[in-house]
Amino acid sequence: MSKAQETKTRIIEQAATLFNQQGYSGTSVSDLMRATGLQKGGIYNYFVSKDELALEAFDFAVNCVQQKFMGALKGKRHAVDRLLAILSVYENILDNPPIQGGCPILNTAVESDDFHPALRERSQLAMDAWRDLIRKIVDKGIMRGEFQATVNADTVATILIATIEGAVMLSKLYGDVSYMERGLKHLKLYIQSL
Amino acid sequence: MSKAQETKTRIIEQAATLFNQQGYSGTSVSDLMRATGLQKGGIYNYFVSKDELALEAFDFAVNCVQQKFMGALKGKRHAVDRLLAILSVYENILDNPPIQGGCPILNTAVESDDFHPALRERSQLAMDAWRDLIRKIVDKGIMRGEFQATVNADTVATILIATIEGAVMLSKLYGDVSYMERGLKHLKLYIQSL
DNA sequence: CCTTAAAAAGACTGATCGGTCTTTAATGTA
DNA sequence: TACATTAAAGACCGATCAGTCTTTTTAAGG
Repeated sequence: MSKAQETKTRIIEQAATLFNQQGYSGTSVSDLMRATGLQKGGIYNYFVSKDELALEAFDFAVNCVQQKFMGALKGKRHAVDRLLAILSVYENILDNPPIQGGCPILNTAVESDDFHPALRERSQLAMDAWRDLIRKIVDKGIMRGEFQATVNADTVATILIATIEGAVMLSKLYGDVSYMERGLKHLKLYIQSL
Repeated sequence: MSKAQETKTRIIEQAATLFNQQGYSGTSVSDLMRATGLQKGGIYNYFVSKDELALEAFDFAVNCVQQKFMGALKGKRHAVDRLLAILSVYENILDNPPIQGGCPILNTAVESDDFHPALRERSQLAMDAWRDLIRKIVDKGIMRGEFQATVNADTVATILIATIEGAVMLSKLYGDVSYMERGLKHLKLYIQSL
């Protein structure tokens, strides 16, 4: 990788962390300069605007989470195991997060939904991908007879994601993993009951 | 109420909406001036800083939600009914929200947890109150034999709040009540199973 | 090694930020 | 109605905002 590519990647990585922790509005270009050790020219050489950098940083952050999912799903073939694998990503989310500052999709959804259309659309797309992942697992599980035919894939996706995201928020707010543990325990039972 | 008190209340109300929609960092004093129709002097006559106004606005927003809870709980005496009453607040949250911009506790928790200690503390306190409300209902339900003695009040509070908040986020992100409906349906079954 | 192209620096811009303070207008009370 | 009080206006402040542009430095390729 060329020096330029390395620098651009480094900016995106560090911007992703900052944006995820402080939000888009809460992060200034000065913050980005401090974090990257670059001056204005160094940053604007790669991105035409803070906005563009924010979008690329969001994509990077989402990718980090998705990589974790892929790793956890590897080798898991049964639908139940695959759903449990998704939960496993959140087992020790506070100690070993894919990216600092909590779930980037949640953070961006909450910040952007009322006033930042571009970021909001990205959040929706990232959430679509997550929902699709779960729905496909469920539908395949139904096809293979692992789940009852009455199970609704959209519902399962909604329950898993909602509970996980809510638990992320709670554990983050209190700095206490208990909330995530309770949420995961509940979801495991839910998955077993399908 | 004196003119001054009216004005102060109006500022808080409109600030609460703005902060809840755009976040603390995303809302400028100019925004507040536009929303209230006041100039700087009119606002700073009542609040020493944007920060102080933000805290008062947050308290107001939380109070709006709590009022909704109180209204829904009125007359409900059985534990199951009381828990279902809490869910009922979110039945048509998109059409008739206690405050625009989604759940203020969620929004503030997500924005503040990494960098705004005062707001974060307020979020924690508001969340504590919500958790306590649910835990007390559950514990009373156990005492009266309405729930199994093995039920854990903390767990119930966590599951309800996490799922609700996650569903709020999803329905808000997509502008689609389906997600909330699925979450509530799931929680109703969960409550019946206690 | 030398040249050239690209990377990064950093001074600079106008706009906006949160906040102050003096002045003016409105209000409540005697 | 006259006066005292306070509400609100709005000019003003220094700092910071996102972004531009010229200059300097660095890296890549022949």
